[in-house]
Amino acid sequence: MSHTPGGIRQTQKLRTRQALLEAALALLEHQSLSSLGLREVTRAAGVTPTAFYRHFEDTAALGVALVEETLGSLHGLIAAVLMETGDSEERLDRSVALIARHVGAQPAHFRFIAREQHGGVGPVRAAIAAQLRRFAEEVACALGQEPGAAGWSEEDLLMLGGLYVDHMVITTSTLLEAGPEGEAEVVRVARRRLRLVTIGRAHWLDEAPAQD
Amino acid sequence: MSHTPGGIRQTQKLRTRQALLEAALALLEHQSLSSLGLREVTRAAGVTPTAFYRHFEDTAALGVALVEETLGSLHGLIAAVLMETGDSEERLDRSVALIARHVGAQPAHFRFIAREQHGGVGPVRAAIAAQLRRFAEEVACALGQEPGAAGWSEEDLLMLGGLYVDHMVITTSTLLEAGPEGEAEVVRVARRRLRLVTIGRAHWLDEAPAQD
DNA sequence: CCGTTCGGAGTACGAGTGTTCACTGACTCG
DNA sequence: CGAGTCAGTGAACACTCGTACTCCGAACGG
Repeated sequence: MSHTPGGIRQTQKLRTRQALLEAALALLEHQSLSSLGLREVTRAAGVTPTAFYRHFEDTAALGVALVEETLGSLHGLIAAVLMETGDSEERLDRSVALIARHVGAQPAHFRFIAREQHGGVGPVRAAIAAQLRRFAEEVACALGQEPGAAGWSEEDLLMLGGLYVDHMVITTSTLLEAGPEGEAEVVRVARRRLRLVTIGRAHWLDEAPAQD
Repeated sequence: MSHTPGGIRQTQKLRTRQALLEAALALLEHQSLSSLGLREVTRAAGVTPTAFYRHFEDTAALGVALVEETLGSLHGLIAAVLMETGDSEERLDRSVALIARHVGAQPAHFRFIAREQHGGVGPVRAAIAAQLRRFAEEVACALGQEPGAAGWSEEDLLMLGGLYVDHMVITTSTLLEAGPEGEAEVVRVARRRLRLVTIGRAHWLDEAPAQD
């Protein structure tokens, strides 16, 4: 055991790999992945074009890595917030605040996600879609454990989870477009939208949803 | 009056312009605008690269033209559907069906919109955002004329209109990803989501929305 | 009818692209 | 210590790209 099998070698490799990811992320602020050049990235990262291949096969593969770096660390976070105690109004505010904080902390990452969610690079689209689906499932699971979810079908819970997730994505995207000065207004509207959904949720079973 | 002032000259110009737009749209099925080459488009359209400049300054300008071609003809359509008679359930179904039909009829156009809504080309993003804002206003206006909208503030109507529009965009994007065979399922979920929003709308004023 | 307009063709240029290849030299491990 | 691994180098390949020219010829307007 003891001294980790990887030594200076692996550390340096991870270091330049991270440099490539960061350089790419910076460049992606003003363009989309499908127009990102391999050379462009390596130039910004301070390595030669050939070195790129030691880490990624494509720029598409780099994109997938970026997706996982951004969204991978978020799992469970939103679900945790939803499961915290407090009335729905409080949980709602906390959710929106959580998003605003994360987007404000690492805007480039979320801009990338918003941009590539429907972008031109297939594998990246797929990776994002897979992560968002996981989020929807986690949110649905968290909602299902609430007392107010009695009588809800599995499918409807998933529908609701997807609804929340999609709104989070929209909100992040709107936040990015609005910039720091417009943040307050965006948060205000996002909170109202969520409130409306919450109200609909409370009366969902009353209105006898038709089964088709 | 009679024979339009524009003659064979203008007709041919419009013809190749349209050829450029169609060629670009076809190419954009599998990539995004920022990676679309000027030469690539002209090659597919069957003209020389230089001819491009007679019609568009940039590929960005071409993108803006595509936005207006796609979304410009849709104004009033959704609002008209919302104002038609029938209970909310019927109107809801008609709205979703309208979207599904349009997306099915010209998938490439809507794929383009979804892709470039947050894409890397600024002017195109702006053009799409402007059109979507118009849609939101139109929907808000239509909703405001319904009997159920009594007591709603201007701002809340706009919030609701934006909510509907955003859901339409999400639905189109999901439809495109699902393909023809998954269409029925997507429509089903979209309808449920709209139903939940509608329920929330019906109880909005009861729940005494806090003014912040 | 004849001079003008102008959409489009053709050519050429410099810059940037992805990818391959042989190579170097520092780290790794028996 | 010494052989081997391997992240990163540098040069070269065969492209594509956007743009600036000049030029052609059909449609136009007086």
